[in-house]
Amino acid sequence: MAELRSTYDPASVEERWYEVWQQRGYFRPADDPDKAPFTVVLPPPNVTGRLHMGHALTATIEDAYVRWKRMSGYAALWLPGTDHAGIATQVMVERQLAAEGTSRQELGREKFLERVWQWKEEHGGIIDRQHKRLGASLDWSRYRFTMDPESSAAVREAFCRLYEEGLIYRAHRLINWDWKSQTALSDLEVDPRPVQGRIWKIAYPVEGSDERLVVATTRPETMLGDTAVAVHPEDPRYAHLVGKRVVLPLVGRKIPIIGDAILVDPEFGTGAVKVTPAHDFNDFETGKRHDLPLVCVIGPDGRMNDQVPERFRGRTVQEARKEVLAALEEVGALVGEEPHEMVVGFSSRNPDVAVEPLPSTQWFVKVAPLVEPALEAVRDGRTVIHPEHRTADYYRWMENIHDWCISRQLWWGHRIPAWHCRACGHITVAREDPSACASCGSSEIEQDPDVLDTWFSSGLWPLTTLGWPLRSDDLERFYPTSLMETGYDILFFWVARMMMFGIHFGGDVPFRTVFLHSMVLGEDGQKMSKTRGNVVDPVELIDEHGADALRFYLATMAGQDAGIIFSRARVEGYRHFCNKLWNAARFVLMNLEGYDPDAFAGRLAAGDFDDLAAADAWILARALDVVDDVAGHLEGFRLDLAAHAIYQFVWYEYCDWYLEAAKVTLRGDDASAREITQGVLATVLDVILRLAHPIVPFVTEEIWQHLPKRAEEPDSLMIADYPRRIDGERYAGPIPDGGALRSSQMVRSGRRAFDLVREVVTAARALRAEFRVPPGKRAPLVVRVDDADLVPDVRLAAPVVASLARAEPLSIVEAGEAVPKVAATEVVGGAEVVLPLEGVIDLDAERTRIEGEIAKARKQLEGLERKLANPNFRSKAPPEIVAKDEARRDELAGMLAKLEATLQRLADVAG
RNA sequence: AGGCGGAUAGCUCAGUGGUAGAGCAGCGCCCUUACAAGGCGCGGGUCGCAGGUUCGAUCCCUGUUCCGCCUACCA
Repeated sequence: MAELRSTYDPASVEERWYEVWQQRGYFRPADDPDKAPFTVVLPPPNVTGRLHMGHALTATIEDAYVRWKRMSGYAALWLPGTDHAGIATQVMVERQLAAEGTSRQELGREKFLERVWQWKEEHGGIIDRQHKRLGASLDWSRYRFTMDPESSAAVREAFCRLYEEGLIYRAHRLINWDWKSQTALSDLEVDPRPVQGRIWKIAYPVEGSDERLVVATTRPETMLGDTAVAVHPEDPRYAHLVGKRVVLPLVGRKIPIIGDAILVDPEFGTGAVKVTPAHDFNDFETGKRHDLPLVCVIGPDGRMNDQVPERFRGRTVQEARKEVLAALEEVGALVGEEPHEMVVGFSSRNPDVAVEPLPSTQWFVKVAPLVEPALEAVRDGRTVIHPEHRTADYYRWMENIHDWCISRQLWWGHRIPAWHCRACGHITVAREDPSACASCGSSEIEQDPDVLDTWFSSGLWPLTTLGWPLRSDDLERFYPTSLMETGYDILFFWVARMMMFGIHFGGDVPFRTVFLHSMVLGEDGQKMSKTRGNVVDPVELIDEHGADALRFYLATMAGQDAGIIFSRARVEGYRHFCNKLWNAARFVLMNLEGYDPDAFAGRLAAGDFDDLAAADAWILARALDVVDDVAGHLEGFRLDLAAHAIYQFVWYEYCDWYLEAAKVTLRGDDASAREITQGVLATVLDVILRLAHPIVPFVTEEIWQHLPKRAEEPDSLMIADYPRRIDGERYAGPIPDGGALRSSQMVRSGRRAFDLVREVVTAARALRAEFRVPPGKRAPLVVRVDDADLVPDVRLAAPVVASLARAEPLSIVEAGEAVPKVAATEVVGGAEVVLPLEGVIDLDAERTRIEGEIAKARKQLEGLERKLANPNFRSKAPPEIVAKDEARRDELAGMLAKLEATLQRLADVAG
């Protein structure tokens, strides 16, 4: 059809089709209650975030699966939404306020929150639009935001239930403190980074003796909060000191010397460690073991507090370190210093801020009772993780998980529904805001200022998006969901928490399958980061090459276990693929004049294959093979192999061979053959479009709309039948009777003949190229076919061979018939391809070439014969392998004989 | 330090206990009315290294080197 342009232009197609799909409601699950559900929840990105490669990979894989299932008869539901991203968003707004010369404290909580909502309105939703550009078939009518009323109600219900069950408690503990954001962080929000630091040795005088105990430390400023010094209990150097006390320099406090085998490694440093329970996690644990007091010397502002001598007060940690070292130097207590590589935790939200361990009162979730069922669900297979080896990571993480600190000292988030009573101290936790203390009835109550960790609401996401805690129809129908797909680096953030909450509140696992993909790295093989400048923007790639090209690329990377090193060249390659498909379709559509889809479909349905030419039989049978292959790959979560199979079939079989063969028939004068060719062209194209649609939805839909179809087909490829085996040898899609096709004698011999045709043509082309026959020039060709049974089929296909090999005249002869002597010859498995070159050929050169081929064949044959002569091989190798090698030997022997005969012919000419 | 993954053509990646593949890049020839974002042909790899199992190992096992990720960290 003339209206298809000669190059595929994604920009003119993509937006239009997305609009149509959405407007027709195809993103919503089918209402039909008999359809089995297939549910996927998109891991909610930050509401103000932008699409990066990881999101694009996630969305591509999920969309491919959702579209595949939707076309395969499921009620497919893919749920979108965004996350309020507590710290990240608050930091952005605070930055804006700072630029205006104000702060959230100045504004006050209420006004500040207004500003955050305003920010969210202005900057939110970009990522949703970007997902649309990718073609994501998300059900936007079920969109959810973690801070919307429904989600907030779910969060509140979950909090209250856990509190009532004793699974939420408050405790005074060491937490990771981000002094810049003024909030606690979970372990997962701390990025450990190696830092070149120093280790200092400080002498602590032992009380009542001249001895000095030398400790090693990387954080001298915390010595002001020391409450003990620890040595290994079995260290002979210090055994006599255990139980005595040292006098803390600069402070004068007398602190005990303790023996602790857990904390102290006698080999490291001096074998003596200062213990600062308020500022170090290991020391905190040590303090608990030895009942040591907590002396907190660093305040929430990251500065030294008034627990330290005047000289150090109000100083930042960095300043205090210098000052403490100077003071120690003055009193002669600093006795050593050396460089030391170490790891420091930084805030993932403020990458320049070193996280400070501080004692603080926080809210925690007691995870032990939640972990066990979550582990059990994976152990007994109710949830299956792909790739399988990631299961071990899950177990290890779940088995070592600590209680989860869920309070954040932020304003943007779900405020903790707990009210503190000023009169009696009781804490009232309630679903509805209370007006009085539940214990003493006092109205002097105040809501806890903290909000919940964003992951608390995200952990509930598979439930929240389906309407929980209400018993909604969606929850009934679509929970548990089918698939959770995300990067393996997020296994712990998402999967673990959703599993715990899903089972606890939903009564069943949140998802049946977890599929984890790898991480997309920059072209330099490093993690993408702004500072490295190796970030690739998926939207830019869509602008440049189209969404389908990007999707195809990402699909081929979905099976990667190691990091995915981004390759722009491959994205371009897949754009070329889209263009190839487009042009193949253009060719087909230009040649469908007079084509009757119903008539040809009827022929296929009736199993009437008698009039198929070899090429027709071959491509139809191959199409069915690919249908089976793709199904296997998709079921095994090998989207990459599915994509690869489709690519290979389209380019190297359908385009390179079938289309070229079809040209001969289409231009010929056999009307019935032309009709069949049209049918096969259109049918196989239809199969291809359906197979590829989940990966490249736009270009396939655009083409499909132009393809003449039977009246009963739906009005969009999105909801057309995916080609698949449905019942034994019956198939859904355009080729229903696969069994009949495969078992047809006509089809089987046609396939064999066309395989030989392809080999013959390739050999002829190679000969022509080698002997410099110009590509356009017609030259005579002789093909001598070994197997007499194949000769009739090959003769029928002669026009195809003639066309593809530019052979004129072409003669096809049987074994035993003479072939020209002054010629170049290529020997293939079942035939000799002879290119007569009277007056052109250099006989010596041809002789040398043939001798080379003989040597090669002989070498192979000898190797094979050696192998077959080995009695161990014959007795121990499987019979089918032996048989295969014997067949190969016979073939090689045949080829060798033909080559030798060829050489003889050349000798005859020369002689 | 532990766990996991990777190592295959110049680059990005498939693959298999039984004759090594694709895309891109390279070379040569072609604007043959679907496609120059194309066609045809060609070159290019002791499948990281060393052992072992096996009739046979790129594939399975052990060790080793390098790279990546995760977790935990010695003050």
